[in-house]
Amino acid sequence: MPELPEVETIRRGLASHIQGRIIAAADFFGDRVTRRYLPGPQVLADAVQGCRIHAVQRRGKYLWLVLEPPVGEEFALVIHLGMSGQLLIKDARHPAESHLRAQFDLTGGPPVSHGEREAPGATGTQLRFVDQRTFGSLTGCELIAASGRPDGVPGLIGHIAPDPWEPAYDLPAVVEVMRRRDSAVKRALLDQSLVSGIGNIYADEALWLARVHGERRASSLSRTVLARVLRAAAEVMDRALVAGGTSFDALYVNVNGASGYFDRSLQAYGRAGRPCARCQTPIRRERFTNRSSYSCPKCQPRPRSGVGAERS
DNA sequence: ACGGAAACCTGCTGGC
DNA sequence: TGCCAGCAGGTTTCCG
Repeated sequence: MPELPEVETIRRGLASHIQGRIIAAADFFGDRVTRRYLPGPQVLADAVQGCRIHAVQRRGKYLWLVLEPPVGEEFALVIHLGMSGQLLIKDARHPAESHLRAQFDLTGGPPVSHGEREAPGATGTQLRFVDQRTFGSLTGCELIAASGRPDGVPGLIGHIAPDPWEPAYDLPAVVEVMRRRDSAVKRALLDQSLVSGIGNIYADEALWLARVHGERRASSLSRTVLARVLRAAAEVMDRALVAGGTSFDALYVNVNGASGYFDRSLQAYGRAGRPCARCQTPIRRERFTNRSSYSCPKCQPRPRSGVGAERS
């Protein structure tokens, strides 16, 4: 799935295309995409219809549209891309994608491509949600107050911690929580309630940069080392954002269908058997909580194994 | 509070 | 050529 840099790339593209526009109509295909919205797809479609898109916001890997209804309070249309979700801006005449799960007809803005005008009777612009594996979801939610967030955050995002790009992100506080975690440091990095936005790719990249094996107990690492890991995560995600995110295939694309280029800059993730950029030792691949982890055997030695290892 | 596994899906790749 | 196992950027939930 898109991690923080990919989701932010999508957010920026979305904002430039749809902010200020009106949702004329919404269609959900099947009921799985709105499974987290208990009243069901029809109620959600009715709720968003006629709303103005006031802003496009993000925390970690969650995106939401701040919607202004003709009458009543602002609310959020919350979007999670799961493993394979895409948000695309398309002319309505463009044929439906094979895994199209939702579409929103937009009015009140510029046309999709330069030189085209929105003539009377012409089809307009659509925001489309395409999702092959259907782990992504769309849901409606009220906005609640949150520090550093003038528009608030969706209530159902309450358990998601600030990501490293938010003003409310407090690195020393995260370090203190991690120090008390008797779990693998990689698990802590992936815990969205501790710090959000980091997924499997950037966790491995951060650990490689910081020269720490992901199975080291967080509680066995010094404040200095934990801070180094967290700063490495922020740094590698900063650089990935500049490159437009990481694409391995057509599953991650921005709203214009373009890929990111950060895969060329990865130092560990997906590089099993290829030389470490620091010491030339071949990168190893290991299983970790039912997924793959990549690391340098020399720069990132495994913790001592055995009962009681790495415990204070 | 934490670890681990399973569940939720579709599609692609590599080995036999 | 076909079949099947394994794998993929994530989150939630349940069990111990």
